[in-house]
Amino acid sequence: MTDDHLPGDFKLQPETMLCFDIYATHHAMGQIYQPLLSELGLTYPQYLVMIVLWERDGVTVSELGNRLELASSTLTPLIKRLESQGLLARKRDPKDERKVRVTLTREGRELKKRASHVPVCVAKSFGLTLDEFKKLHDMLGKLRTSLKVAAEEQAA
Amino acid sequence: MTDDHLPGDFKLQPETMLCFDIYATHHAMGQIYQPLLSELGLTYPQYLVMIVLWERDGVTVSELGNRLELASSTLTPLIKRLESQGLLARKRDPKDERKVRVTLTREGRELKKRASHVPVCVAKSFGLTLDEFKKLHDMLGKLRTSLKVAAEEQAA
DNA sequence: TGCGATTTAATCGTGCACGATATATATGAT
DNA sequence: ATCATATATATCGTGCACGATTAAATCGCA
Repeated sequence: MTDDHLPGDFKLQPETMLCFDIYATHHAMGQIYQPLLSELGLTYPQYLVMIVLWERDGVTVSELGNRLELASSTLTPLIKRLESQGLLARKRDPKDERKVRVTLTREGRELKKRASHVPVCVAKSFGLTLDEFKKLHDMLGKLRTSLKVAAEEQAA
Repeated sequence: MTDDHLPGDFKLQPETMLCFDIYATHHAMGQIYQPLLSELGLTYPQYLVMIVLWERDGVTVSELGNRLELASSTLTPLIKRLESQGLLARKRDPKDERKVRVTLTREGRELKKRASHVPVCVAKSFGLTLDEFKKLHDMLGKLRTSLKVAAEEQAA
């Protein structure tokens, strides 16, 4: 009765767990982003929302949710905080009053320039070659797809 | 003025960002663990603490913090919740009254058996071959090391 | 046309996670 | 022995993140 999903000599410890790699890398990433983004008055999830808006303004809350894989219970207060900072405006779509469209203010658009160094700084911190970067991106994409499929199956 | 850290055609969008891979994979992992662990009355960080204790009982809060890369401001309330569930006990080390040693109760030790299926279920959800698993583990370890070094340099 | 089902946001409660700070204990240099 | 320093844990405030629920608008179809 062999199991081809875990090494035969698998020891249950944080250091051997792939999920802990993800978990701890997520935290380490936060340590890199935090000082860069705090200069701009942003948190990392707020930065992600701004990135989406810089590329495509006027999206709805649910479009943001699909893009960032976040629920409205996370996004609504987050977007309100960005609104109170004057970076964006929220208004109901007149065509469909259920939807809330999020649009950048002038200040929000201008922040894009001030944030342009961030991706470069972060990429340098990775210490990966371009090949490693792409390989890791691919593997994590594949892993994420598998996890979502498995989550669907669990639900049924 | 080439930059060897980002692809030349890099577009700033969540889908192209390695940090977003980590971020979103972290969430997807949570979706897999949550139903498995809620049967045991645990959250994922609580599960990590239990894993450390199952392997080595009586560790201090700061040892847990080093192992899981978490601060006391996160661990103290988390451990107190586990204590109130009757899974562990907290007591000051008589040799050094600053330290708090965390020890399993009988109930905490017995939970280990009831949790033994979790790693297997999770590993299956990954949908990775053993080689991919190891490769990803290695690359994330390397990435994490780079990020920590970079965080050190930022501090200076 | 009208009414049940679906979609879209928002709200609420719980639990991480961090930075800044506080407090108590221990250590070390003089 | 004393006092500055370092260490270990705890506390506080802010902001994610999720599940469960609610409420309003829209859609679909009998």
